Amino acid sequence: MSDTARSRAILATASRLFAEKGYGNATTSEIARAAGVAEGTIYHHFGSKDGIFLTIFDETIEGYLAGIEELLARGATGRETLSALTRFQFDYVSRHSERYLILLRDFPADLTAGPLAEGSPQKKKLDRITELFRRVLARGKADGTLHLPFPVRDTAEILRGSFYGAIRLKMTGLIRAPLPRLARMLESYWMEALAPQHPAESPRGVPGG
Amino acid sequence: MSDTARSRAILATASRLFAEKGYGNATTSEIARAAGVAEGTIYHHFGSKDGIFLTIFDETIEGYLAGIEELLARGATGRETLSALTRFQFDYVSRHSERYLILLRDFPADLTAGPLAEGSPQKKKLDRITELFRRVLARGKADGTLHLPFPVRDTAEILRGSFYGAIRLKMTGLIRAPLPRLARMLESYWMEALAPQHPAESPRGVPGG
Amino acid sequence: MSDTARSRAILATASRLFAEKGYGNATTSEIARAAGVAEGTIYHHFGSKDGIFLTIFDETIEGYLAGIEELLARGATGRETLSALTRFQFDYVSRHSERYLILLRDFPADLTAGPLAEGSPQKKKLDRITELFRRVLARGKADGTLHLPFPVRDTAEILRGSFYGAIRLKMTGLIRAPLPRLARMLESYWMEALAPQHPAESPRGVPGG
Amino acid sequence: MSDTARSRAILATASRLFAEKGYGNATTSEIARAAGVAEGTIYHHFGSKDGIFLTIFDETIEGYLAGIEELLARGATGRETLSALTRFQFDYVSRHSERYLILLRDFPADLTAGPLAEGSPQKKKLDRITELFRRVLARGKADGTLHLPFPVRDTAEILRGSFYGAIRLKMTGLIRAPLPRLARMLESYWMEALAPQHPAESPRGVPGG
DNA sequence: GATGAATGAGTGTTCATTCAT
DNA sequence: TATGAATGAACACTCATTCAT
Repeated sequence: MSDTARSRAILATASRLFAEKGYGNATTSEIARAAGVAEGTIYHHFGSKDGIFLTIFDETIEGYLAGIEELLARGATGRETLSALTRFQFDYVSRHSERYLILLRDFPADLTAGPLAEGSPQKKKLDRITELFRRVLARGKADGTLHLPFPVRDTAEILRGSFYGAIRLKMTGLIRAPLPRLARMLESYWMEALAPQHPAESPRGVPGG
Repeated sequence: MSDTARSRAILATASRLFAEKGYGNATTSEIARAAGVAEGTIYHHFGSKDGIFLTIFDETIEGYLAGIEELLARGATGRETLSALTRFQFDYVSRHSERYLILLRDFPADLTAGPLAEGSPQKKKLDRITELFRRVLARGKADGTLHLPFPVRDTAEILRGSFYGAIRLKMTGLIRAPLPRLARMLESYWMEALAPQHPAESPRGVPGG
Repeated sequence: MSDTARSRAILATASRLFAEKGYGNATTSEIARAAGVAEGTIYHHFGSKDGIFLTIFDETIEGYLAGIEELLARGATGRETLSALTRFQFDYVSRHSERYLILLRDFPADLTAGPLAEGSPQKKKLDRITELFRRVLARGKADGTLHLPFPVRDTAEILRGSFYGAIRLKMTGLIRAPLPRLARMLESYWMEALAPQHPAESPRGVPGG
Repeated sequence: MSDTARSRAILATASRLFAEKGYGNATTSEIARAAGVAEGTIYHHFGSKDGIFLTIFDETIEGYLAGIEELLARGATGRETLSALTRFQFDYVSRHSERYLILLRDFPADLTAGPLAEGSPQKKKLDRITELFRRVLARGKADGTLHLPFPVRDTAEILRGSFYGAIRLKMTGLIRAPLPRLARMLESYWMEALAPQHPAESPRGVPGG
């Protein structure tokens, strides 16, 4: 429905302006001018300013979800998949940093409606992220390549939170280390944190708890 | 300077309204009415709407920084301090959830000025957080209670990011697990991730605690 | 660009209100209401309240400059052109007294921006007035119909100042004599002041008139 | 009544700020701060912001009127007095340029009340200026040193207008020639314009110069 | 579909003035 | 006298949205 050249131009321009100055500071008239369309055209294609944002949101999230699903489909061990997930996460952010920045920085603070309301399509997509993370961990638990002393779902939530937080702080300038290094470190620390114990070597060792 | 009864009332009311509806959706006239003062009084005390926000920001961050500094001053081992840091972090958030929510959700997306600009007082305070995290880890590295395969500063950044991300996702409703459980899990996983290596090979090693 | 019926209505209404109560005391909402448009429409067409003023300024000055240029184009002697200039000046003021009043009384005291800044379009137009006055005098000097004991440019400046001052005092109620009489007197006195010298030597010379 | 050290400080500070940024753009709180007094003190001494302006107005005008009266009291010829008047006018402006600027630029455009209303003390003082100009010219007419082909009062009005206009244009940057030159030129041209006729009877008479 | 002029409710902010102390 | 915290009525300006063409 929004796949004409015009709507692509609007999305591209809006992404750039949202990233540059923030969703709240970019005006629809500005977007229209920069995209070379009339202001009304935006409303024909997206219905509202939030509509543009949500379209960007959907496209960005969908590519992200699809990427993770593909990882899972490869059928590697849980540990390998977690490793791949980490690398994919940071790779995806790097490749779509403009759009990712918008989502991370301006959502949901600036949105008029409540796209985070229980049952909204956006909320469902965001919940699907946790679900996919959970599946990665569940596989590791099942095949013994990951050790989870806590419920899988809960662990998936903080795993996701640790990626999310590092990236958001990075994108708002509060973290110095470059993204690839963050990726490597997070991968390494999570591998360590979820490493299968050395039952053979120290059968009694029961850290955490 | 802003410690009259009136300015306290403005801060309390603004905190509540910002938390309820978001910084951008709370109006100064609304805050004034709810606080029982004239709108001009807000400007007499805080200069601008952003001024209110930044005052809340400063007070919240200062209590937070002071708490961490106190932890460090206790002189426990790095590992113990990291453990205490985790517990303090989530405890502080719980005790100041309203104000913490404002900071986490609405900053910096909604601010008109640039309080994250290099050199701004706000940026300095936020950078101080990472610095304190770094000191906790550095102590653990020095006393051998923590194993850091990566630079201390970089590790401090992702440690901070993991706390921040979990809490922000929790506060925006994307994480189900209750805060205390998040605290316990993060503590446990970080302890594991930074545990001194191969306790089996050095039988006296007694991780956790 | 601003030549729709709506923008003409805004200009006409604003001119009236500015003249009646002064630029600073006329509000944009009042202008909009009186012009029968929405307040936003003013900003659509003129960008700001100052923008209305500057449009009025430009239109008024342009007609004025064009009138003088036309006088010069007639190719009469300098003396005749000066005489015609005087009459044109007061005639123009009479015919556009409302707008002229606004310019004379409220400019530049009330303007927030600096339209008198060197290099601004307004400053250029105002400087062009002196330049045209200078050309009138220069012609008289060249053809011997005017005697100028001082530099032409400087004389043009006080010639202009004398018109300007008389009209401004008149419009602020500090001068009683009606405009036409001021015109006649200024013409006569300037003719006398710039009369070619030594009428005694050429007994037929009858300056003034 | 307003002759304490504090009220002098307020007047001096206000004069400076009014001259710098215009009456309308200088705030009472700013004046109070710069003068080192509380804002309320301004209202004790001057009753209102306009009150400050009017006090400056009165003091400036009074010195001006007194100067002209003194000129008249010297008992010189009308011609000599006119000459002295011109010199005094520009001299006074130079010596009080800050306060004169305020009056010339910001009055009456920015005043809330109507100090130009018929019967107001300000209007009376301003009318007195014309009256004194009239007396100078009347003396010249009586003693034969000035030739006035038009009513004395009317001539006084445009004489005053020519001074006023030149000075206002100068002070708003629309005239380049320095004040002293303007003084010399205006004196010379008016002398010429009002020169007694009969060039045939006194062939050597070369007024002006 | 595409346009862009028009809308108008809403916003943060200003500032001369007041008055209890 | 002097203070300065408090006031609150205005104000210029914004901008997502609509709709007649």
